[in-house]
Amino acid sequence: MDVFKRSLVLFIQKIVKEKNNAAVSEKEAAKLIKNPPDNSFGDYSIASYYFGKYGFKGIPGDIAEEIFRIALLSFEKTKDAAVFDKIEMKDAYVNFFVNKKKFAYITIENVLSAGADYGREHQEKPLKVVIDFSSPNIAKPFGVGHLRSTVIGMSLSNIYEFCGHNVVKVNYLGDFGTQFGKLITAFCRYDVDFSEFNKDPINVLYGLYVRIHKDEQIDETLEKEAKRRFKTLENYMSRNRRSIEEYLCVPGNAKNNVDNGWEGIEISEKNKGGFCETESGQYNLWKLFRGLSIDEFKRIYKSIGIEFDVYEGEAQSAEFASETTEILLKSGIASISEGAVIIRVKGVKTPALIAKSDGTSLYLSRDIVTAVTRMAKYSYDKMIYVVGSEQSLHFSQLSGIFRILKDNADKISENPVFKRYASLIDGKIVHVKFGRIIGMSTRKGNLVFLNDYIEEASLKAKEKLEDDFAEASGNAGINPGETESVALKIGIGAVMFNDLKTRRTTDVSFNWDNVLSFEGQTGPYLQYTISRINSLMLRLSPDTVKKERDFISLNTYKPADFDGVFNVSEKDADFNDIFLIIKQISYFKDAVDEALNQNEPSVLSSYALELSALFNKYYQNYRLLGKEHDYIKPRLYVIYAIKIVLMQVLRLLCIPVIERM
RNA sequence: GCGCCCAUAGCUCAGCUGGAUAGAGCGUCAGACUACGAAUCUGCAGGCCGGGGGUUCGAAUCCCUCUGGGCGCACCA
Repeated sequence: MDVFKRSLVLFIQKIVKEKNNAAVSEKEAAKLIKNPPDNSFGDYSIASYYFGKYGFKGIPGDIAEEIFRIALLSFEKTKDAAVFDKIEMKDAYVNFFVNKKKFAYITIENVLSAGADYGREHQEKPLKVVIDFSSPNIAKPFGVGHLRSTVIGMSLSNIYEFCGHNVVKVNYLGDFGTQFGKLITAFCRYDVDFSEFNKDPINVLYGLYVRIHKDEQIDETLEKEAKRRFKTLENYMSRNRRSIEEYLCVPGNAKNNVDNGWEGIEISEKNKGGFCETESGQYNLWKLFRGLSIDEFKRIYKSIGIEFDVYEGEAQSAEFASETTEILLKSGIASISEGAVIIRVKGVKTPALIAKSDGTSLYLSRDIVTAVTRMAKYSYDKMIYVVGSEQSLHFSQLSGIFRILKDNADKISENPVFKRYASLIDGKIVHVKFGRIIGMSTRKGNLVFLNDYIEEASLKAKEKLEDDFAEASGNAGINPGETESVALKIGIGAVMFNDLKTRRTTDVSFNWDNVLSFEGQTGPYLQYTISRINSLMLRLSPDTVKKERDFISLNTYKPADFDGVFNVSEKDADFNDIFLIIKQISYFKDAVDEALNQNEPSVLSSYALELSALFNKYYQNYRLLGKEHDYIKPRLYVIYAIKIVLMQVLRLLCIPVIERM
């Protein structure tokens, strides 16, 4: 909190104390201070409406007048430290106008002195936050729906870390379930083109998956076979498992216990039959499909700058699913209904199904296990699932089950280790849901794969770059040799920002023209703004850019630098526009906090667009080149501060920064 | 049928823990490059905030209801 807001907080605390003899917390007082919608209403304001509950009597206008009179006296007394130039009353508001010069100096100093760390927070007691995101299904291409989870999850991870918390980024792969029975069935029943399989395994697997889905509509033996093969797989995998108690007791058991390796597995036309007939053969098929998919995912993640701390999979939780079901049945928390095992959750009508009547596990039962084993591994304070809103029911069941486990912990007496971790989870699961992407299709009408998506955007960026070469516009641009890499960054920026610019919960209607637009409220607009700042700084002051370290050392930075900005009063003076920029810079930390509190990266997207727009307007309307040093200097500080803040936001939003484009 | 989410300018969206005059971008139209990068900027037009009711000094924001749309609702994930 800056000195200006702090002095208002103290003021509010003082007047409430005098009026009501009651203490108001700093946080509560800060909430009473608003940023007015328009500059003409000042820089901070206090609305009298809120003061009724603090013992102020009368209509809002009267209360405002009372507060106004006290404020005048109160801030008159501290005039040497004058933080406010003017205090006004308008309707029911008391408006405070900051001393612009002081505000500018302090705000910019905060940014420049912290540099690349500006806004980073330190927590005395950081939270341990597990963020589960992306979580694609194996053997299906990485689609755009997964991209939304990936981008939001990665951005939230960045934001939590930036705010000083400890984050574990988990990719929970959909590597289990009846779908694998189907995939193995398809692989065994249909002819497989092995030369194609060796070249592009994911595509071949996807083809098999699509084909069996279609065929099982007319041939019901396929589904039976798939279920049988899945049961075989699950039985094989759980035969030599450890007990969950043993697993949870191993200290630091954070290691992924499912082996990703698949190198030893050689498959061809000739030996395919052997894989299909034996238990171990089918297990190896599963391992192969899984391993190939993970390699593909990792390649994609790397290309768009995403990384995880841990890869987990449903399979490793499936290991403990039947035992967990047993525990819940014995303790009377779960019951049997129509042959399946269910738990009734308060407030949720649909019973939570944790085991099928054939005894195999379900998504929900595996998620119960996962939440418990993660508690043992990480002792999380919060576990965030970044998953589409269509799974709301699933997560309300999951949360509800852990409420039951906490309230009925005494009933889980036969397994104290499970009990210990399971009863800690209530209230810590957060479903960060997001809306669907509507109307998503290729121009041909099929599912869009992420690869195509970024490729289309990059291609368009490349065309644009080449047009710019042809026009020879702007000699601060890039070298022709950099075209490919810059175009890729622009493409990524466009695609990522498209998923982060709207509020999570709104369904976004997909449209190629929007994604492939690089103008207006887009990622490339933000990237362009930074490039432009770089170019401007280079022209204005080549030395300071070469020696950025000296520039931000603030050796020569002083309040008087802003005299020339705010002491003039010509009609066309730029000080109002500069001041707007500085105010926007000062809101950065508020934006980060809000993004964190709401788990909503789009707060930062809006912030960045606003800051960029202010800069671009300023840039267009006031020319700096050719002005004298004293004129340029304070403005250069401000511009450099914009760059620092903007780069920080882009990093938080997973958008590549481009030095020149 | 039950539950959850959504409805703001032609289009895509902000604004929603109630507060000052509902804002951007795109698109349309009219402008600005022999001057710091035109992926930019300036300006015009465009709104009973889906309809109705309620709470309140005050409602796009909270509650109820209707309409229209999306999603989910036990052996898929």
